Amino acid sequence: MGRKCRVGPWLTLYICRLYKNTMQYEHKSIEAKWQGKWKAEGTYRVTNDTARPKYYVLDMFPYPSGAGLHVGHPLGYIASDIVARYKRHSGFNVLHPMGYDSFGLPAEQYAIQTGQHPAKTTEINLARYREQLDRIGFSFDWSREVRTSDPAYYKWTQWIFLQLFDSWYDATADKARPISELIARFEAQGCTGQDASVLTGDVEEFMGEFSAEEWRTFDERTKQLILQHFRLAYLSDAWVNWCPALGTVLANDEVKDGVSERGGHPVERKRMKQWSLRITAYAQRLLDGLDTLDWSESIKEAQRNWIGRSEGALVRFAVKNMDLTPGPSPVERGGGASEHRFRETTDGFLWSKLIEHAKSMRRNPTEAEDRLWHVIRGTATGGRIRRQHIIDKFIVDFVSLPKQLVIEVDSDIHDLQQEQDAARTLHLEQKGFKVIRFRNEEVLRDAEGVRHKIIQELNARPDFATDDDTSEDGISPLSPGEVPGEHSSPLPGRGVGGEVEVFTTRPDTLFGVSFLTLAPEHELVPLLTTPERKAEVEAYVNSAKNRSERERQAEVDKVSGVFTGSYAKHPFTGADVPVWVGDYVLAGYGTGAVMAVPGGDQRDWRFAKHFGLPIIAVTEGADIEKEADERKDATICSEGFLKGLKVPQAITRAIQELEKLGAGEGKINFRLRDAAFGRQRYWGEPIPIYYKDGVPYPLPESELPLKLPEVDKFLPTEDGEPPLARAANWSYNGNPLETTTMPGWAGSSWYFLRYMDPQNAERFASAEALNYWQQVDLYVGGSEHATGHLLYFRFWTKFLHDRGHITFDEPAKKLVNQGMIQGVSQRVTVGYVDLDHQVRQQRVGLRIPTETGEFQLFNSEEYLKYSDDGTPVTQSVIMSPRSEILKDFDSINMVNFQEVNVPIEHVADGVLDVSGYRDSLEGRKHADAVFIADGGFVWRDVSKCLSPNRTQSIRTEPVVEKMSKSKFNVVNPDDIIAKYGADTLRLYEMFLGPLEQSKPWDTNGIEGTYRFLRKFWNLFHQEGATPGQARSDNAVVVSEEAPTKPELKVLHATLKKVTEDIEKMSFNTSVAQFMIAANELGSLKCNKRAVLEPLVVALAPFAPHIAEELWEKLGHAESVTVAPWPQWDAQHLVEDNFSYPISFNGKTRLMLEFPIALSKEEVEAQVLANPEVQAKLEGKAPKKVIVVPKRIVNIVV
RNA sequence: GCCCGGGUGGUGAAAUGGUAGACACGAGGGACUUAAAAUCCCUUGGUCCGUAAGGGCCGUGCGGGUUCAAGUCCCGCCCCGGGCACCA
Repeated sequence: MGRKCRVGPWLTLYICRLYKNTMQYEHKSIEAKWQGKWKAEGTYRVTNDTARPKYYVLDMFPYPSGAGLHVGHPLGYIASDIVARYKRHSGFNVLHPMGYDSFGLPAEQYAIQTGQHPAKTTEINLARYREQLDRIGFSFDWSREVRTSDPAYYKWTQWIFLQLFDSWYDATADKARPISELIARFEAQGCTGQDASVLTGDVEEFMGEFSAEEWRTFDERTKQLILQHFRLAYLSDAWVNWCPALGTVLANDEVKDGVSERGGHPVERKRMKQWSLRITAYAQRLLDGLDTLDWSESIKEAQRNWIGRSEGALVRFAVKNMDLTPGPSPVERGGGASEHRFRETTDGFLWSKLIEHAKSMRRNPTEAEDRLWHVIRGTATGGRIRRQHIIDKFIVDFVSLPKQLVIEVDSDIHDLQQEQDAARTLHLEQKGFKVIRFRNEEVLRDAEGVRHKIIQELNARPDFATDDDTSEDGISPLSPGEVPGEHSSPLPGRGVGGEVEVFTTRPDTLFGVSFLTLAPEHELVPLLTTPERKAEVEAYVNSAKNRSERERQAEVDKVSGVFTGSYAKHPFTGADVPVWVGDYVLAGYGTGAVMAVPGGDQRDWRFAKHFGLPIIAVTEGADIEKEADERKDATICSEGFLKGLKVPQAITRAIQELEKLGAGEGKINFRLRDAAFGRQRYWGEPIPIYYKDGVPYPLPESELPLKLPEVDKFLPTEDGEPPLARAANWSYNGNPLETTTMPGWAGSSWYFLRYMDPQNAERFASAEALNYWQQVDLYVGGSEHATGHLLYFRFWTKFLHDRGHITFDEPAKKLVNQGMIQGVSQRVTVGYVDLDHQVRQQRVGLRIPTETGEFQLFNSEEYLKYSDDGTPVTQSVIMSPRSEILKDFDSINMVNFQEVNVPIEHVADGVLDVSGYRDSLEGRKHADAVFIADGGFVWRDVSKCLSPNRTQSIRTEPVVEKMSKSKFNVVNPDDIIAKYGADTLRLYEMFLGPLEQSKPWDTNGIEGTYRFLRKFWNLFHQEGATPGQARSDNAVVVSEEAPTKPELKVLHATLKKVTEDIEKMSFNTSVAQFMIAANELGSLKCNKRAVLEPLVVALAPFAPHIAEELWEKLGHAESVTVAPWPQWDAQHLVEDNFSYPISFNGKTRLMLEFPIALSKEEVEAQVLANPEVQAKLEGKAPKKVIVVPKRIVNIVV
């Protein structure tokens, strides 16, 4: 390998001749060589070698876009690569994989536009991405690469989905359990008490109770529908964020300010049949788990905000509708006097609530209705009669659908509302129904007679439709289409009448309630509105609904609302509390209704002030005329049991009292909503579900993966079905398959597990691999995933843990967010100069006064364009820097000016290359523009500048913003690597500043790191006495001599700093330390192996190519990547003396050197004895002398 | 509005309460060279005094405070970036 030769009596050199005729540090050949070797030798192949301690370093899953990498993308990868390599040197078995989140919208959009299959586009993008990554020299084990769009991968994504479908959340055990255990429980004890109220995120559906006997009598379909309410993956009607432009549903975190995060398209709230994941079941655990994680505080805060836990109470206010309860109460159903009144609703979207109401009424029929039902049910009338059926927007008592005959039984209450009944009859008749009415007494007196009358009516009517609903007790819509698909399980629901439920965090302020406010979308709004207020309320609700989410957010300080005319009863005082509607109350949070306490809540206060509602003081010392008192340390002043209590105690007491009365209870509410899981899209994982009898069933595991079918177009079908509906035979055993696909975050919610055992065909990963690798030790990625990916990632991990598939319940112990590398855009101003009247008339050009006299701008016809009638037209111009030019030419009349970004390749040192930019505009707007520079102008080319004595360059204006193709400010790492090499790029990205911080990219600074690498290289190739000059033969020259004390000090100081800095992930300072070492060793002319060799190892994580090359040249056969990490030794850092800064009153005045061994007193004595110090003291005695050993001496005078 | 970050030379940035500006870019000057590249050396926060050697004062967003000593800790503001937002 090398030959030994004697150069001098005390110097032995190893001279290794490796390259002929190469000079200096040749990054190109070195990097190509080692990248090739690593690949050929599988240097970074990782085995599940359980004998060694493991370390798992993971980068956030990239989505490979067509635009390729820019210099900002690898920042985090470089940092994680340094840690991975460092840990490998330190004896760990390091897992550092990479793969792709390869399903996604952009490939699909491209497919829609071009017809190109997204798989193909994705393949091309991946290849490009891989090529770019390879050039940077990462230590990824590519044999473990995963792709979410690979069926071998998404098989397990689908499998996890089925696990979710097969699970329910046991609130008592606080974990997910198999659905079979729930079924067993229903069979044994039914569903009662706690089980009966299940919150399902956006759906917030109340489950009625049923006994074990009832459960056993339910048919299969009913059982399945009930189980939907408990599954962690469930199908239901939910409010979703529908984006018409993208044609799909978006998750909450994909919507920002009322528009889609990707593309900025408007988003509307819509009620849709939707697959959802019950992440809300995990809200508390997701919150608690944060405390155990070494993640940045900002990410943890963002997640805490997103989960949004608030403690408080649920309070029920009985509704007493004053208008509808005059005098003695008529026959009532359990729900209250106004129930019949509630039959009328104004809105189709209340459908599912109507069904619940219908079910409730059916369960609590009036005596008369019940009697009649017994005589007309089944085939007693010769055809099928349904009861409490929804028609359009009414619930009718009975109906025959084929005959379109409505039968109503009027209780006494109807006397009071004949007018409405008439309207209702008219409405139904317009729909083609005949309405017949019977009085309560008549039915009770002679049910048989009534039955005969009904049969007569039925026989007199023709057949209108076939009644194809076969379910015995089913409720089906007669006018379908408003809400697609199944609506609800046939279970008893919550009665809509009777009470308004509110959530409050301040039950202690209950005595200050002066009204209730409902969200405009609240289900009770139409029901509580009194006839005389109906028009007004409807108008308000409609306008509130029609205003977009965005508008509502924008008009936050506008108070609006309307009184319903109804009153509720205060649970403590029994006082009448008016019920209002206001859009400051959000339908989606809590119960969609608030108890308004103007004295204690500023929003309520503003509402009360605006509408002149009473403001009641709830706290001592509050100035309620000015504002609400929201202090949480106040004392309650309301008369009664809360008086004198501090807020926290009063809250506890109020909840106790509410519970005593049964008017409420303590409750914890979360802002977190269940996650929408279906996308009306092609390029995603198919959901492994088929439908039988309209009920979803899981595909058997043996059928996985359910592969994406081929389709003719990637668009929705003509009737709005998702693209998968285009596929031929999209069915399982003749049953239709689900047509929506999973969202982008599905595959990325568990990918870290697959890397542990990527080829496993039997399981998502073997138990051995999972047990060995466990959690990610270091996760590096952008903070933009704070509430999306990182929450789902944790959710799936917890779920898999609950179901016993993994032993840990958090995916990543430590998380580091790299900052964004921003681009520096270069801007110019483009627009038009409007030529004035004089110019048009006389064709003389535009005279412009400047500081040095008059300057003629368009002073020749050559520079003017003319319209058909021969007059000069408005001239297109490009000017920069705008402010300077405007100072010079204040008389220019400008129109339509705007700042635009110039592609950065046309800008050098802030000066625009006019010709180049001009050419790039060819055929586009402003292609024939006149360029105006500061102090003069340029026509087409600098050579034709008409004011040669003035500044001639177009200076662009730099702006720091996001690096993106559309902003023309992208710097491609390939270009940097071609010029400086990957090692330089790696070092420079690290050197730029702290990893977490965002910073603009400035290629200029890269020279410094490039220079450093050359200096470092030259330390091994020094040519005799010339410092910094490499030998022309490029042979390594290292001395075997023992290093000197200062050399050892440099070495060990560097090892110490670099080791500590990597542990802290402070890479910029470790690079600086390497630079210091290279500079100092250069000055010391040190080329000793004992010093340089450890430095090569220490540098290897940062600049692996050059390190490998030098390592090899130093005579090592094995890769530097397996060399043990060099340890620093404190003994070499010990100093004999310390140079003390001597300060007077904290201001340093001089330096004095003393031996470290000196005691405080000795130092003080010697300092005071110093003549310079004495001179400063001017004979005065110091008041005090502070000596901090090895730090400072401070003399107080 | 609330919650996180952050504000230091021309620029990117360093700095366990203890010499503010390490390291690097850029700029200026110099050496080597026919020249360029490369390399090396010097200067580079502001300002004032001095021919010079040298010295003084001011300086980490602003105003206070604690301390022998504050970029760092405390209080109150201002500005920038990010997150959340009529969340009851």
